[in-house]
Amino acid sequence: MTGEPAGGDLSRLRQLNALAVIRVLQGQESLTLTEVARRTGLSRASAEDVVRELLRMGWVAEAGATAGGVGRPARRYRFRADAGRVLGVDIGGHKVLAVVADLDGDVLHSARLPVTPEMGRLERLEAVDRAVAECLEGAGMSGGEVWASGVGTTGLVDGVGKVLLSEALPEWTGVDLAAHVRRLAPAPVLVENDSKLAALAERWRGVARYAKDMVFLLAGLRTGAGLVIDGKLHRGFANAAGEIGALPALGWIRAQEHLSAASGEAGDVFAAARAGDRAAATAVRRYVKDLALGASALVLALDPQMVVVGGGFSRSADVLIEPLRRELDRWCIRTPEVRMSALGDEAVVLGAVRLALDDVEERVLDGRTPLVSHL
Amino acid sequence: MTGEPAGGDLSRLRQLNALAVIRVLQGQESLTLTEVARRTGLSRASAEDVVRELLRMGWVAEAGATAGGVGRPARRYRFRADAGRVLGVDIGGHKVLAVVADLDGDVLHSARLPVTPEMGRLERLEAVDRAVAECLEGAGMSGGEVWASGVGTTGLVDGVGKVLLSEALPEWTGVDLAAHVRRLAPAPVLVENDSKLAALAERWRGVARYAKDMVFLLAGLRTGAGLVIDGKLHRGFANAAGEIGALPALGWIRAQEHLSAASGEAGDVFAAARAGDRAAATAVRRYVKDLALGASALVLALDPQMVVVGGGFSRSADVLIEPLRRELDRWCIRTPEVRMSALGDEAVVLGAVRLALDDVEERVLDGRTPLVSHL
DNA sequence: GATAAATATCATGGAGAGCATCATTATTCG
DNA sequence: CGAATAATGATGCTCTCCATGATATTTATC
Repeated sequence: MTGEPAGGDLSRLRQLNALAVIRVLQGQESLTLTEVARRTGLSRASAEDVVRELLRMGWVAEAGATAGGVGRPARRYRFRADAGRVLGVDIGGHKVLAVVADLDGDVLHSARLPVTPEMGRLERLEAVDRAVAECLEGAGMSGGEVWASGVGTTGLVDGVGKVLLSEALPEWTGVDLAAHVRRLAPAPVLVENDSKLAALAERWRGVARYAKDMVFLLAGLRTGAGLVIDGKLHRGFANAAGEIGALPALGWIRAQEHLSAASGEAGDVFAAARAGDRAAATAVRRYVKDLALGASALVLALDPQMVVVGGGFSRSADVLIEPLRRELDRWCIRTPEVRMSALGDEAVVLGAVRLALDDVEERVLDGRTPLVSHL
Repeated sequence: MTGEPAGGDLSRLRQLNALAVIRVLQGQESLTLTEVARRTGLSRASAEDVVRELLRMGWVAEAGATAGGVGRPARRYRFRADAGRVLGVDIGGHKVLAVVADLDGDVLHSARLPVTPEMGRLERLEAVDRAVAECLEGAGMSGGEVWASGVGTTGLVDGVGKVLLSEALPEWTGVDLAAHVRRLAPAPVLVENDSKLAALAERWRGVARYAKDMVFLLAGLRTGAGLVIDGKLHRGFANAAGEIGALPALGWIRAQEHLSAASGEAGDVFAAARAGDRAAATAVRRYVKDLALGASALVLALDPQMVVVGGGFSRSADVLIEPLRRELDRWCIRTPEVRMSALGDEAVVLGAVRLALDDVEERVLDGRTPLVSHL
């Protein structure tokens, strides 16, 4: 019932153990063989065997020994995060953000270009080209050195990297982003909705690091959601999970109107409310009420451990989080933890990086990655 | 990121392969070694080895050879579904249903007792005792032969088998069902909400057999939901997933009122509507509208492949399914398949059986099941 | 009825992976 | 400088899977 344990070959066992070793090495600066053995549950002898093989394949390198401590000093090994590079791109209404990261997911170089929501398809894609080019150049790389790319954008995305529907950006429906980015870096390209990627990022490096189930709320000029269920990004059958905003009864459509009605610029409303402006405070209260309605639906449906609020408005957490928590309390059977995003406007691009890394790791596990050829 | 592949020992590999062999044998009446090898991907020699061990442990038995066909006739092996027994119990407002099933999940004996929603705790528990006793007796068993029990009931259930909250049944909050059933059959007892179990059953043996993600709607005197995500029952952090009815904006609370307002007995309204009664038709239409609102929230949140409608009203599928599909179409971005339950009022008890079987299988996998002692 | 063909079972040997054990080696501490 | 400590390296064992070939049992054909 519960999936396919499948079983298999002896080599499969080695693959699993090799991956386990890589995981524990990724979690630390560097480790000795004894530590690797203890953390993986392998015997010391086997750990040595696995590490030797990974060393030969280029996934692991020897690190400088640390002084101090009695006894023969242990050799230390580290994951070679620098063995490969992945590309992450966030294509939004107001900015295009491209980053190059190593295999640990640490950002090596980033390039940010301002764009406007009104820009057409060609202009926006051209900005993507420039951001990626600048980013690769800054990292001293060519596109050929990229192992995998992740791309985040607004709207519904299909399984092979095309935008199925985007209401926020003009001429954006139908763009084949995978093909476009593959021209810049000839490697697998994974495209995903921006809210979903932000959820992935918060679960990876943000405030939801150990949550099994969590709901990410994108609170900004648009309102959206991304779901992590059982530690994995939940996409749904047609990649449309989390689109609770389609239901008028739950108010995500009108939510943002309260803010723009109160003031010209939405961002200012929060500042005004904080300063004591009565009208602004009312607008914010109404906004939160509507936001909470849709959020409650998601929370009641999934009963997640945590709700993370991100997007442009999360900077105004002080006037947002506490009221939101109170509103959720009104509707939910069990109100989950409510936290502000830790990653700000880099959440989406970090999620894109994580998506690319997942692809790389999957290929490692399958033994299909010819690492040597990349060195 | 994606869970723990963990890796491990050689014996772990054997466990996985043994489980794979059991799985393919469970799927068929009986198989030859060559067939087992082909279906598991193992070599013939290894398949033989594994089967021999399973034979020794009592999980597998030799089946009669089938005549016909050229060449030396192959020995045939079958999973020994009769090696163990599990108990499933459904404790509802109107009935208590207990079944004994074998390890294939085939029901060997069942006992059904009528109860009333008004009954108090003691009276209802006493009905459980009688149903279970009758069922065990009918199967010619003692409680000691049960390997695991699954129990389904209305309301929220905690992780160890206590009812946390039940509004539908009097004096039901706080009952320790796990302890109660363990007295009748001293084996692990798993307790779960009835909607969730019905979902599990539909995914196992019902109309959602191959759906990765699905939503089960309980449409009856109560309204509820159960979620299967990525092939597994989704429980949530506090076992409260699917409780979308708590949100007044989505109308599940008032849904049923339309029906009772139109007539004394809810079941009759559907019949009247079918017969052309205008008032009844209006009541049904309003009911479906409200039902669909909450269902849409679940569908939009999860984007499942399928929605399965069960519960008492699913007998009136002809006046329910098509309108529901139309209403979902109004709200959802992508309307999933909508199907009627195939299991009727046995869905919950079958889900309970599945829950018990999952527990047994998990123990097989861990090698913690001392099968021999049960023989 | 003898022979051929087909298919299954059984036996042998080898390779890969993991583990326990012990001698060896490189440090630090007293 | 010797003792204590801890890592490394080597050896041999077991377990698991697999390939291959010998043997067994049946049906089809002449």
